[in-house]
Amino acid sequence: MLDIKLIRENPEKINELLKRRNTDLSIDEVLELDKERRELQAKADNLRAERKKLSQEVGNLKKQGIDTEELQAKVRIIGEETKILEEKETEINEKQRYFLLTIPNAPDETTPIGSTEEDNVEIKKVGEPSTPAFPVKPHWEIGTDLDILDFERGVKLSESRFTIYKGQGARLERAIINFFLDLHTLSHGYTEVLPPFLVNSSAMTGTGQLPKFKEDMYKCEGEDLFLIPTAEVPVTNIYMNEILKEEQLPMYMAAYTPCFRREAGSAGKDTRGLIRQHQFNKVELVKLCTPESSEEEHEKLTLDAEKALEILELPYRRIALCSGDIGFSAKKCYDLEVWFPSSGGYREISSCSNFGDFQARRANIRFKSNQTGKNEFIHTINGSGLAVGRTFAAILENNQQEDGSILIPKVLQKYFGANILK
RNA sequence: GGAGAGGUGGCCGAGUCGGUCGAAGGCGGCUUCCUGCUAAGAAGUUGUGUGGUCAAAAGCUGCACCGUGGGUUCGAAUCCCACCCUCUCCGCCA
Repeated sequence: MLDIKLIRENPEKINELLKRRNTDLSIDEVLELDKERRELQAKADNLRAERKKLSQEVGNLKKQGIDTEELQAKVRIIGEETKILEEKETEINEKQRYFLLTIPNAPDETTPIGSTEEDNVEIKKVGEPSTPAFPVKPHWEIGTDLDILDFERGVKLSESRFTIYKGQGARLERAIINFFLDLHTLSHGYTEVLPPFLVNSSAMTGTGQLPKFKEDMYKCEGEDLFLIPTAEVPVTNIYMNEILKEEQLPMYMAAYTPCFRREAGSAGKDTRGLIRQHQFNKVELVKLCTPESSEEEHEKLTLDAEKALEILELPYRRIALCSGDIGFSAKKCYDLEVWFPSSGGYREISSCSNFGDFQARRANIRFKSNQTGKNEFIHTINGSGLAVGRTFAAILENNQQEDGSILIPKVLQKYFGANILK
């Protein structure tokens, strides 16, 4: 959520930044609403003040035994007027809040300006894409041939985009999860968190999934509970409605969770394999920090995610998403993309975003600044460290041998219990 | 799920028959004073949000906030209703 005061004071600036998202939304309407809101509040405040004063007088007079019928009648009328104004006030407040909740974050000045993914900027490329001498198979063929993935029966249990991992496949998935968690907690200083996988609408609103993206999520019937689309939601919202001490920051948290996404609007895309599932595993990195440090913390978090790819020896590149391609809540975002030999291209495996105070304002997470003594909104950052299913797929494809077996990356061997999967 | 108890400021805890209560008291925090240091002591101060004033900050000032949302009333932390949460007991259960 953008700061209404900031919008009020720098409307041109905010409008200009939002335009970079390649949408035609304007803040003019919210500005007008804000003006109306403040006028209404002033009126209602005055009426309330008068009612308060007069009803106190009623009390005083009654104590003295003086008849107050007339005065009471007068206050009753003021009360009725107040009630009407208060109803309007509530309505306009809710309207403004809803409006603000549907406006995306303003892109950072350093976010490249552009409209589509074509305009994203490659920052670096690490590792050489492998060029096997034999014909490479896509991971779904490898997985089926090795009998470690069962796509057809997954569909039987649920629907399309649900898959069963079995035998060594299930074990490899688990090995990857454990490696990621150990890497980030033991080497990068993150605290492991195992949060609820179902969260309420407040949490979903805090990180920006609600109110705009309802259709992307699974909801429990008759209850205010949603399956999390990412650990970002429960973990970022842990400190919802709290005021932290500056000494508690920065806070680093790493969480493994399954993620559930309806993928509405992705029909026909990535229909084969593990790339786009309704349920997938992910280890997420979340940071809460001060405004001054968020830029640096974002860079560091991205490096932490890259480290995982480097240790697994998977070729990848980092791209900076352009203003038209960054997510709703982000002001700056790097994507990490891993090499897939079967398609001869890079696919997203991590998305590392800086949200500034956008989520903190929604979730009302603040800290008491030692410098000013005031309560300020924190900054939030998160990134996948990494998506587990896509890592699984990338290992299958990049490490496949001519005989159909898979070389297990060195670092995973102790977790997996073997150096080859066949 | 059933029965009972309860939800007040950073924490503990008062709030009488509804009336000047943003809320006594204590603890903690901060500031100052005092005592070789420390400890102890004295005084003062100490919530959040949103408006107004101001170039801005400070200051001053209005309004709101006693789990959440409604209601009754001239007036609600106090009364009524619904919901949420916590605790105890019972039931169920990994």
